[in-house]
Amino acid sequence: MNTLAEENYLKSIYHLSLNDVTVSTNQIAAALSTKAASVTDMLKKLADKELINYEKYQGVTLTPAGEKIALHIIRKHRLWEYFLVEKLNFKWDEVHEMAEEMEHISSVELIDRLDKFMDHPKHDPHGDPIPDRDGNFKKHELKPIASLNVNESGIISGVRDHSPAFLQYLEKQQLTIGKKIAVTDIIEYDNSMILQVENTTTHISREVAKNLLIAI
Amino acid sequence: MNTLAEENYLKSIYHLSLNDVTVSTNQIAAALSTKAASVTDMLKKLADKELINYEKYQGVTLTPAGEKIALHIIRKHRLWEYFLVEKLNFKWDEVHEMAEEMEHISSVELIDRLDKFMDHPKHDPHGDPIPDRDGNFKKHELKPIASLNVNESGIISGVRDHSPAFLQYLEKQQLTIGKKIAVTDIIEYDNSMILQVENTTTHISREVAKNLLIAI
DNA sequence: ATAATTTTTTAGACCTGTCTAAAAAATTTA
DNA sequence: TAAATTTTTTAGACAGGTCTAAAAAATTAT
Repeated sequence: MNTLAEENYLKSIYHLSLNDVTVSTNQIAAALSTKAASVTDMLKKLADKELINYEKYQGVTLTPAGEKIALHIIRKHRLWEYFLVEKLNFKWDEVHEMAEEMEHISSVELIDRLDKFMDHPKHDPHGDPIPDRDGNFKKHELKPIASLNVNESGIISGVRDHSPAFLQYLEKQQLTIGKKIAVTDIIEYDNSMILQVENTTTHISREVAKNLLIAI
Repeated sequence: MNTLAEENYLKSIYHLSLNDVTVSTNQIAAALSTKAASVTDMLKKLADKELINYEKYQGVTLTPAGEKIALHIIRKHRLWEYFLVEKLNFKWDEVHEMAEEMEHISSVELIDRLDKFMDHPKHDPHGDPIPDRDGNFKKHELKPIASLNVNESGIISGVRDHSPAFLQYLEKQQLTIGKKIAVTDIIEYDNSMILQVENTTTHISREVAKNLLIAI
């Protein structure tokens, strides 16, 4: 088994790899709120274990073994988030920190039974896909509402910003996963957008429109 | 918050305190599969935090603050065990190791909601009482079946040995929590006992009779 | 293409929790 | 009650993971 620190490094590297093929020491340090020197030390250990490909000064990528571990942790994180929201009635902005701890519970049998108990959910409360026990998931293609033109519409299916503040704002505006939205107008001055959400009309900033995703 | 090691020490000291008022360094070392020297080091740290009363060579007791933490961890352990058995259909001999990890999840709100989700269970799958959020529980008085005479009876309400091997044996003999048993005979030669359990008759050794508990 | 800046690595240190070996205290035995 | 044994503590070391300060490499700017 791997240590808690190793698991967190692998998970961070996986997430950062979605934006950049290769991940830098500083990116990891920022993601984990640690220092570059500490990251270098850990990268050597992960490379020794053949969980990452690491060449001095060249950044890192996950090996297949490292990616498998990362996806297993992400599976656990998202299943526990789903559990917290669907079974214990937490709000979608409250569950991240708890799941950060729960994702390190090691039993594979436990997580498979939890998955079954909840009827094999495909997405967590924020719309992120839940990998199956082999690490497979179909990455639903999403695009920001900001990319829509007037009169175009879509189903809210994910968020780019997972911060409690953003999630609470969306909740208050009824902009939650599964809702159908249509763009009724775009204000030229600041590129803010007027949306039709079910029976109500909402005005969102460009910033929000960039971080709120719909299925393609 | 306390470290994982600190939590495990406090929990062990609590459990050992049920048998002896004062707990020795060696007892703790044995319970945690560690060495006496390591225990001494940790006892100093726990004493500095005023979680235990510690005088060199005199053994330790928990302070009220230490006991509160220990009971909170035990509450979490037993609630998670109940969850694993009642919701995820694990057997009572399979849940201890998983709960050992889950008991360290820190959120108090989580555990209160879990408690509510399961309708505030009073005992875990082995019959041990679940403390409430303030650490209170009524310790049901139990006695071993070995203390019964012929023709006396009782309801199985707990076990003294929590090992998977013992629990599996009990399961196979239908000697599970809640079952009513009556002593029909005691074999003088080895003090083994013949029990009536619902419609069947079972023969148990003295050893088993000492570790299987009924409500007084 | 050289200088300035940024990023990354190395070196050395510290903290937590563990260990072994040896010393000190307590307990048991004779 | 003195000797033998057991228990506990101290001393010193080590591994994991982190840090700061300084050196080395890479990148950017002039």
